Amino acid sequence: MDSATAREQALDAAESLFYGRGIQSVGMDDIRGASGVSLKRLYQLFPAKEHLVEAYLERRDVRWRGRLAEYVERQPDPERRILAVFDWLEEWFGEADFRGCAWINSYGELGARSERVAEQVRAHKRAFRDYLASLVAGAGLPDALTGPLYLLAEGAMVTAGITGGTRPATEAREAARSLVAAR
Amino acid sequence: MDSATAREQALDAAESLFYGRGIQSVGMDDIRGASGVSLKRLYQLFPAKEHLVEAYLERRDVRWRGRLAEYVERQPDPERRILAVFDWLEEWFGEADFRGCAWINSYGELGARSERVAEQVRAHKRAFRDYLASLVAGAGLPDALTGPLYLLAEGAMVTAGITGGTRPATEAREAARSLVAAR
DNA sequence: CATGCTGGAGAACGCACGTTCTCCCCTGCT
DNA sequence: AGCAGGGGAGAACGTGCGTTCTCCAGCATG
Repeated sequence: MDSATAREQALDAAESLFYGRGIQSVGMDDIRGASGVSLKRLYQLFPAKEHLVEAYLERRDVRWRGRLAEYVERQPDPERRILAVFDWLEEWFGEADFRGCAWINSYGELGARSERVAEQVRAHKRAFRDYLASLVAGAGLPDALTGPLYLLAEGAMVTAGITGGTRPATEAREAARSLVAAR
Repeated sequence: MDSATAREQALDAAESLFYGRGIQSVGMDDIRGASGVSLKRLYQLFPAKEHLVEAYLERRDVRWRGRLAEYVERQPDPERRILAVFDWLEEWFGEADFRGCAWINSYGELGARSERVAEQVRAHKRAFRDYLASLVAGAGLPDALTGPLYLLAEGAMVTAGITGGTRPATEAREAARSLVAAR
């Protein structure tokens, strides 16, 4: 097995375990068991657990925002694109392994201890907010709409993580529709 | 020192340490050092760390909702009471030791591992949402407003926790005002 | 004074886990 | 065949920490 695929398998295992059970309750030995990559190799690829955590968050960030953008951009009407964000949230919340926002959870777990993780979370949230801002601008709507829409989306994510279910997404979409309609 | 004050001092130390640094990174020995309550006594009062964590969350829940209600009820106009919730959030976010919502953070840290903690978080959020619902009803507004207001508040809490600052509260208040105005 | 109880200080224990080390097999080269 | 090197399995090591235990000082009681 070459390095590149070992790295991918390690990250696959890390993502499913870290996201599903939390970071601190997953040991490097669990990663080895789930990935089939030996400890020796794991430590060659990631010199410490924290590096693996960062690589996990980074790869998930790219994929998460990619999936969102891909979904949203199937919608040609620029104003409806904004609401499509909430449709996508609803789909996400409904996935069987959904367990909340990985960054919010990681921040609760490690934000106070690891400045690197805290900064990755801030960067992810900044990127998401900027993306919303670009959709608002693309629809010709006032920039002041971005903040409220962002807060609705964050509230939906944290609530869906805690209580489960897709209802937070539909509530957020209706509120977003109302805000957009009110200009 | 009698049991009751030892218990209070232990909980004071637990609250400031757990909230400020996260639960898992605070050891029982740190609690002892900060509270002056010996390990032996700590374990008499709380048979395991998890009990202390639960007592911390429970006492904080009572106090947090008490402070909120006290602030809100100073406002006589029932519609303005709803906005007062966001004013109070702004004050809270501005406190020097503010580090996000204790329950959201605890959920990220322990939600996947401790069903007791997860249930306490859900109960706290349910109580907060029910309180918002009572304000909405008290103002004679449609119940459908509760969900969006709740999501705005949650989004503001999580965002203020991650990025710091009071701006999420003002953004949420403006959005709330707009939703209330639109009926 | 002797005796027994309470509670504090902190050592000790056990375990989990991040990280490193040892041993050995396998493979490819000469 | 002989051998060097990479990689796997898993033991070993060090540390942190939850929990318990030991020891002793202080104090109330006969």
